[in-house]
Amino acid sequence: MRIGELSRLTGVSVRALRYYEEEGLIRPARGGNGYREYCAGADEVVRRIRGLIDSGLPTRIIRDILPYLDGPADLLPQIPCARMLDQVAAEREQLDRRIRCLTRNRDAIDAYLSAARTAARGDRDHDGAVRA
Amino acid sequence: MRIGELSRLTGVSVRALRYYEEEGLIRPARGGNGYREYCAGADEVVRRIRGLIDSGLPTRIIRDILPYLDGPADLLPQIPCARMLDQVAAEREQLDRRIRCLTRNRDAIDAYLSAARTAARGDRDHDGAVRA
DNA sequence: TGGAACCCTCACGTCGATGTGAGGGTCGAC
DNA sequence: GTCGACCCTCACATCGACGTGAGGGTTCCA
Repeated sequence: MRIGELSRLTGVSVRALRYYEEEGLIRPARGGNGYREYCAGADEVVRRIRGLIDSGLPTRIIRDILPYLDGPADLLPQIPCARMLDQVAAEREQLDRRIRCLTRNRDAIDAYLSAARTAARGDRDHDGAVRA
Repeated sequence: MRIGELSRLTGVSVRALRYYEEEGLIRPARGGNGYREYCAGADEVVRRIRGLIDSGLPTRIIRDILPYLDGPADLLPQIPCARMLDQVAAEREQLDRRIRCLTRNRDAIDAYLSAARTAARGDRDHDGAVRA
């Protein structure tokens, strides 16, 4: 698959895809004409990258953890050095902190929304003019 | 409390605190000398802002949702307009998507870490030289 | 054979979130 | 009264993640 199709599949701009390659996140093959050639399944990787970037992770960190996210099948070829495992574990903790932070805030919004909707129902019972 | 103390309390730079004010996230009072005066509890708000920024939310969104995150006590004075509720609900959904994305990736890292540690134990049993 | 739709590599522009000075007022202790 | 530790407001610099051309090759179809 070429870059345009991948871009349409994922909704990620061509420029961004080239940037991800520059940053070492994806390594498409090259045809004889110099065109990038992406393998099937690249779209899932790109979506994963987008999610992580949207969640505030810099490309450097994503590059570091991306190899360990695929399947448990092909991770053992990488010899696990203890220092690197520590680093991955630290990045795991950072992810966890972000999850907890976002979860707290989502729950707070949920509480607000339910309270506000209850209040809206109350208002409607009073004067019937909430949707202004 | 003045800006320096708040900065030390939160670990957020003075410059960043001024920027958050510029963006309408916090509104400290001013003393007669022009110094910013933060009320007690500002540190918690600042930590919350940092967490959200670290999680990839732009200040504009944070400004929008911040009023609804405090307590259920003081949210009802804000008359809930239906369009605004929809917008808050949409932002809630975006938070939720990020949480799911980060959770998936954290779990994948967990799986990798446990597999890698098992492999490391296996290696140690074999040749006793993992910590190179 | 030509033109539309792709693709390529520079390379500069932009935007959000900060860093980093310049130039200057304020305040407490000595 | 002056010195160090604060604080203030511009205002330009930086850095990451792209946007946006310029200038040019490739492919495919009529």
